[in-house]
Amino acid sequence: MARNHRITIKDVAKAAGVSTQTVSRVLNNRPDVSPETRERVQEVIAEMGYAPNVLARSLSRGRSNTLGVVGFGLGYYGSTSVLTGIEKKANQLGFSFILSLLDRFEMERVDEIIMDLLSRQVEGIIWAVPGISEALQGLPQKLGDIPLPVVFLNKEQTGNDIVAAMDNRLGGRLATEHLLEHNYKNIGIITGPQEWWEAQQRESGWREVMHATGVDDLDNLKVEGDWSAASGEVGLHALIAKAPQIDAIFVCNDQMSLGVLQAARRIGLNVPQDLGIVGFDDIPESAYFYPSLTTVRQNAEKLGAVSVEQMAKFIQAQQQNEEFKPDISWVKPRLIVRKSSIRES
Amino acid sequence: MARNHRITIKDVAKAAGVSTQTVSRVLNNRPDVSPETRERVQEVIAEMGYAPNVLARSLSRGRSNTLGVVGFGLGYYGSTSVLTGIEKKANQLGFSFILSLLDRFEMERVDEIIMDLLSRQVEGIIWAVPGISEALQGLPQKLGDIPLPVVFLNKEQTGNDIVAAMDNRLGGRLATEHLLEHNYKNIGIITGPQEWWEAQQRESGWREVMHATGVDDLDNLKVEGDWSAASGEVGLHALIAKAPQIDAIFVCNDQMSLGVLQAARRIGLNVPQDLGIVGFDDIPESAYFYPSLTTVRQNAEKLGAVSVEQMAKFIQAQQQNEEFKPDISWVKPRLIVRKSSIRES
DNA sequence: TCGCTGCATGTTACCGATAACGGGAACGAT
DNA sequence: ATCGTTCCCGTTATCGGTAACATGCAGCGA
Repeated sequence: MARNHRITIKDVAKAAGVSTQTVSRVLNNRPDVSPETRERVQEVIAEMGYAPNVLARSLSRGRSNTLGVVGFGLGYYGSTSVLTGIEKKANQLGFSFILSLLDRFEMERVDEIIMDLLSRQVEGIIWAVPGISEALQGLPQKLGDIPLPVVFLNKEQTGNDIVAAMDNRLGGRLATEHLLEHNYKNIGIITGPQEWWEAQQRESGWREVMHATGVDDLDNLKVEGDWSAASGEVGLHALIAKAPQIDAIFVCNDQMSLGVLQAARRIGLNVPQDLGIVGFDDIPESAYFYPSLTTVRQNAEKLGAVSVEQMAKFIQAQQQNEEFKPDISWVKPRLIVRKSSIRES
Repeated sequence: MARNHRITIKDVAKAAGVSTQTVSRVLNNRPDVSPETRERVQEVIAEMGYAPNVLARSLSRGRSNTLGVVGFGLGYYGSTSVLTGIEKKANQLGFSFILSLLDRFEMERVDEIIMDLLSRQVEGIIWAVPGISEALQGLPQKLGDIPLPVVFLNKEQTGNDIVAAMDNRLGGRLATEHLLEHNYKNIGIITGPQEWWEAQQRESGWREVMHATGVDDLDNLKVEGDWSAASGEVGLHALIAKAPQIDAIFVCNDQMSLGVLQAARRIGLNVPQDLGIVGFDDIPESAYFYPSLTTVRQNAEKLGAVSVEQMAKFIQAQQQNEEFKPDISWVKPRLIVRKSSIRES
């Protein structure tokens, strides 16, 4: 419970017998301070435990070094990994960030959040909300109206958007090709909610590969889930009812895969003998599912890091009035092979 | 890409033909503004899309309405739930927060983080780092030296600390009592890392109940894990080697439980017939483990919310120069009964 | 000796808001 | 008519920094 009055640059200046400007020069490592003065000031700073007021500095410099991050809950493994990546990279680049969590798609709430971020003088917004659904029609335009750079995560790149995305389509291809290579023929899919771009992309990777094998009626091999284990369970039953011939499923995340494994066991289907399963995400648990789960590992932490890097580059270019061509940066997933997709011989 | 120059209170004042002070009054809902003027100013604000500069406001008012939250990675279900709770409650009470993630216990990094938070003029710090271990000796004192309120999560309450904690000891009791009630006799435990207060508390709940049954040599029934599924697997083998008589285990989190279930299956132990299992956390997956997992559900989101409430109360008391007695607020867990602990008759 | 240059430092203004204070207009009371 | 209130609104100072400019002084060459 030290003194209530926080120490300011003036206190330091007085104690060191110099002007505040000189202290400011020392703080910012400017060259035009004599070595002796610099040292003395630094001593005083250390002694008094002075820490400059970042708010005042931001106000004066016109730069807040703060980003806004808008996410959609923290319920998914992917979300938290992305956030971790953002935190680390932001920290590394000298940014801090304000986290806003959306828990439903409501334009009103979005307005609120954006206003709030603008108030706090963020220098850019990282939009980590999945699935720009119909509920958010007009959002990109609204974000475009803001005099601020926005980096989108996992979104279609249109116009001048800056996007960082996981190559979910590639992931879908990897999963499907793997199953084909291991002698599964009729590969169904349990997708995520259709509004999610991630879900669409994973599915389209599967479609691409399946088309190439000559199968045409793909809709008949598809069921939509909601990412939950429960929906995986329901999905398996639905899929078998629809297409009894299936002998493998690309399940679009690991939690649904868990539901599928559970349901398969109940109805006496042996995985991987009767049914091959490949998941998506590689959550820490999936190596311990029974059987252990073959899955597409996405390095979401990297994705978060990339988004911050893009933002930093854009801001820098903007300041130096340089050109910055908006682009999409892809992060590539890879397949982790375990037991759920390899028949024992 | 609208105008580069952000709109300030001066622009609004000019456009509305009043002084900045009047605009300020309207912004802060002060009474001494005539209805007509108020309305006119509000119209201009809406028209121009003006949002006040929170940094400037904080500087002037001497209040930042910002909290610092220090966490330890986001790898655990508990951590993210706590964070979600913090975000929601903070938002609700008009606070925003700066998130700093510690990923190792290093005093130097702690110093850095605290300096950074002080620089940003946070009004308080929520310390959500588990297990004040030896590596952090002296930390509470250091935090006590800061002229700022600190709310600790899941820590022993000593001195003037404000603490919000999950009643892990109660959780341990619930788990152990449940197993005893279902005719398991020799109940072992796989704990978390001993430096974690959570782990200690869960274990001590188990000890309490076991002591009451007259078992004395409890150390022989105990193995330490590291929260990972892998350590659960190893733990089961170690425990059986040490104490072949065990017929049930209180596994101190759900991920380790998963490892235990997997390992039990491998060595032909039937859960729950031969071995009863109760976990801790109730992660979304645990209902889909095989068999589904009986576990202690902790409402970590609530815990996060409580910590913010405590902080808000303290800050308010401090401002009004009122008394605030530091205390510990407990959040109670409850048992979720599933199949891993109920023998079929 | 007189500028001139360059370094080290101080002064002033300003960032965008709010607090504290001041002052005019309208109105009722004396 | 004068004075005191109340209501509304403007002016000024200030929060804690930084940018831009000003200044003092030493060293130097002419």
